[in-house]
Amino acid sequence: MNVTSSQAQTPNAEHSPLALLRDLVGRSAAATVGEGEPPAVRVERPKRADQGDYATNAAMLLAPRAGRPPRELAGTVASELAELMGGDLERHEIAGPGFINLFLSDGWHRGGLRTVLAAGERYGSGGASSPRRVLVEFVSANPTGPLVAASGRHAAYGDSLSRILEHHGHTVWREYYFNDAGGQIRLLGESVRARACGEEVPEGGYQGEYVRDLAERIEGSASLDADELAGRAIALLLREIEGTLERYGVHYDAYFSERTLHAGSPSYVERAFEVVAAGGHTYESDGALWLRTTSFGDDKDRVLRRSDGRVTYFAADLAYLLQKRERGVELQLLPVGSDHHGYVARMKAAFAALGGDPDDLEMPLIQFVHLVEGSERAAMSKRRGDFVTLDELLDEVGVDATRFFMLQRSHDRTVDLDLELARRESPENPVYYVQYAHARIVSMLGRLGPERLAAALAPGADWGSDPLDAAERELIKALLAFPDEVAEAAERRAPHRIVAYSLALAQQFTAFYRDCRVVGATPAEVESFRIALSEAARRTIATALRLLGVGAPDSM
RNA sequence: GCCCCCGUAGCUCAGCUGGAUAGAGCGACGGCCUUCUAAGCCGUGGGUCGCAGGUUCGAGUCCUGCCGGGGGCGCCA
Repeated sequence: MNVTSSQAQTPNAEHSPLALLRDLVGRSAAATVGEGEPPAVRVERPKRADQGDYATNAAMLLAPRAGRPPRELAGTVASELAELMGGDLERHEIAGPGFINLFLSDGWHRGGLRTVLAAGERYGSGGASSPRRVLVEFVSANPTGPLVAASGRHAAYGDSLSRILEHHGHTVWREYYFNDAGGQIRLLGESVRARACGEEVPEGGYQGEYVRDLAERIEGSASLDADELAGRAIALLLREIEGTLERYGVHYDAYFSERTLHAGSPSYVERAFEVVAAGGHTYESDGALWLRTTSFGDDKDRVLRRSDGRVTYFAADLAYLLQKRERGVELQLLPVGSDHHGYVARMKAAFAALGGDPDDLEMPLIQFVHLVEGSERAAMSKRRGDFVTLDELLDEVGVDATRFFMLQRSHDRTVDLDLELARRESPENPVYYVQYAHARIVSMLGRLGPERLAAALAPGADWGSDPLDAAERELIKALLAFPDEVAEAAERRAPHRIVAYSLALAQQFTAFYRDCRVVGATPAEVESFRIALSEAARRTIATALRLLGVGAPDSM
């Protein structure tokens, strides 16, 4: 029974005071209307401080069901809740169309902080109601050149999403799939061979300077044939790509070779053909083998094997989908560039033809990053060779700022990255604001002895009972929002929400730091409480940054 | 022609799948360092949420149609 809400999944109530609160509101609402499922109430922060610590729409949701006006129901819900919460609920108001504004006690806030500290590293984790085995395949740029800057968005997105899903409670594999067979690879081999022999690259070939480098670095390149050169070039380029990604903080469980799908007898490609044929989803026409993807919503059928016997890339994609499913992957996430959106229907159809549920294959579309140099657009064509590589971008802007920038915007929006600005103003990037807050806390708490810190953080530490400062209450509420934010980011596949959260949390800490003296505060119980609050903020900032793959430095 | 994404402050963008008087950063203007890090803080100015309808107690959010920007539609990837 889902007693809580439509606000994503409910994180473990024991680690989330907010989830607990939602639970209580839901029960109060259910009690108000008698029998039936508790409604999926919302409990959220109102915009204005005088509207309470939290507000709920429970009564408005019940109104249609109960056939009574929301404000009337609100009174009953609120008194039910008051009974359940005792002194934690200081007072409540019924406002506007039927909101119940909740004013929570200082004791509730202090208890919330204890919960955060008790959860430790696990704070905000484990909210997935049904943990799944998830595979995220991302970047997967063909090793026909260095990674371009735009790949930095895919890499940051896929990696951060993986981290968030793991924190949320899923089991996650990260894979990079690369083509090392087929036409583009042959073309690469021919391009290298041409350069090795001092010739012009063939029509449509790869013209970048790196192709000459490859020709030089491969020993005896002039005397090797194109196939051999392609193989050597791919190995070199893949190693470089991996190096760039590692530098960027992106670690894969596997770099998956397309070629392995064609190997063995029967190969995965052949097995995949058998599976879809057994389902009656294939047919021969004009000498080619087709997959009837139109049965599953695609707008035309797709070729698996051409009339000349060669299989298509799509056939390999089909085989890879099968291979992943047979390994026990329950959810496949495949973020791709928005220019690949035409693939979504056929991939989902392929997955369905293999017997899968199309909902278990998701392909978030990632919009482009345009590199702008002042007012000019920097082009990024690999074949023409006039691109900015990810490595060059990292040299200019740095890993943390690049990741933060790439993740800051929702993935379905195009972004312009002004290199001039990034270079000049990188110290003013918001990422430093968040990191600065973290470093500041480390520095501040570093003034204390370890035993003082431990005493303040101890589960039974005396934090006194003085009225809390507004900034203290706000900071606690910012901390309590974290589990919901993780859940939201995970379920909407939206790492950018963690970026926004990290900024908001850093801002709340800074306001607290401005208003409340920590080290040396009197009496000692207040100092203890503020130490604990600062440490909880530090840990949560560090966790949020970790989910983004951004460092949390001790000093700046 | 069909399909996908977007249109919110001067600029770049959030807006928690329908809630109360729409927010942040940057830029502009004016202030703040003998006091736990000034990569910081405080204040001011800035909006017909592209346009027009619709759904309802309530729409930046959902539906329809336009307008504008970006991208995609092959036995290429």
